[in-house]
Amino acid sequence: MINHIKKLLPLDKLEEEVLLSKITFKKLKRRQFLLQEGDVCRHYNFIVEGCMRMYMVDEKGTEHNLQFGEKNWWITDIGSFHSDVPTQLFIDALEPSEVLQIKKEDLIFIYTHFPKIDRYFRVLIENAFIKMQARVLQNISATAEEKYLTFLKDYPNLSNRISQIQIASYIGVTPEFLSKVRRSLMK
Amino acid sequence: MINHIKKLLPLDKLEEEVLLSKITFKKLKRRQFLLQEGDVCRHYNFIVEGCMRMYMVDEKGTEHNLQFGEKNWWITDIGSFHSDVPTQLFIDALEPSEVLQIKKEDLIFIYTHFPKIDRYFRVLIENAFIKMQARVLQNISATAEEKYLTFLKDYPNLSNRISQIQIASYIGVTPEFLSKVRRSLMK
DNA sequence: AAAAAATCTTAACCTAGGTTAAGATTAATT
DNA sequence: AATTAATCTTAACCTAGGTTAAGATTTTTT
Repeated sequence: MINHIKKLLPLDKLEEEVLLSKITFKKLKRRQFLLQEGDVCRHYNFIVEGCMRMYMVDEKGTEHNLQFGEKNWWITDIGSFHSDVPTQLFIDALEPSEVLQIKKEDLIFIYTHFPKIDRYFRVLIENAFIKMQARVLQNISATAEEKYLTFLKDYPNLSNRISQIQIASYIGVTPEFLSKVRRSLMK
Repeated sequence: MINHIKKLLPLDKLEEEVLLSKITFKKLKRRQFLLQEGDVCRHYNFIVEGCMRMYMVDEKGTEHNLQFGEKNWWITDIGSFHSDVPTQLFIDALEPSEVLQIKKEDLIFIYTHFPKIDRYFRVLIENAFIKMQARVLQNISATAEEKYLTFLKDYPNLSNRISQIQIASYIGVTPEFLSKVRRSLMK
């Protein structure tokens, strides 16, 4: 994580030490939950190994993937985290995974004492926002085929690791229809 | 704008003065553009009067509304603004409008010298991100009727002021189909 | 106040994508 | 290695939402 942050901005020894001291490590088996509906999201989670997803389950029991995450990605329900409100989301591991966690009070401590790290997290959110915005545009304007091709382009690593069921759920179609789309792309 | 910011956090005289000194005022007629495809978005825009929208135009010429804004809302293509990259978006006025603008270098100056205002803009983005996330979830999981009802609930003021064409474009259906939805809701 | 432009509705017909279900393939678990 | 469970595909049929076009209504502009 430290190395990842250092790519965006160099940290001095003190900043590095403080960050390290506030981090806890967690190992997750395949399918194990990091967050479940009704929980309050208490941590920012940084994935160091594996692959995870964040999703919602509707009244019919269908899962809808909001986000994936792999090595060097953050995965957190920011809404629940900041408002201390129970989440409607789940986060679980698609593969055996390892995450680093920072608690809210520690994060706020770091924000107030280390402006450089504060800036790092701001840029993080700005980028996440820009991506979400692009995704909304796709959602309201593109066909399933276009959405699928965009997914392959944006997440080439992920698309080999995760099942089509997960991809279908992310772009908002059924796995059966995604299968049709893929066939028509092949010929 | 100052009053709006003050609701979220009290400003002292100096902060208020600096903000005021960096702001420029702009009046827009109905349908006038604040940003067009190909421009680099150079300002954060705060709406003091009127109603605006930000949208994309696809190859077929169809408009897709990404965001509306009314009094006390910010409307800006953050992606283009931060990367100095030409935008693919348009911002124009749905009603005669008035906006306050802050240039990028001034915003950065304020960020670095006034942590309180810096925090205000961070919260702004965090909230915008959370809303976008909720919208993606709706997009991939809900029917047109559900999306329409959510829009009415989330933006009760806007839904009386703007045309159904605009609402349809925001939720990602044709105006004709939105008309069907409304009829079936009325009975 | 009149003319022009934009909006809203309706209806007939079309299509992208959903549903159900079954079989084939692959991956996970014992 | 065998069993179980999950994934992927296919196909027949269904439905939410799109398309085209025309008329009625409302809003803007002159």
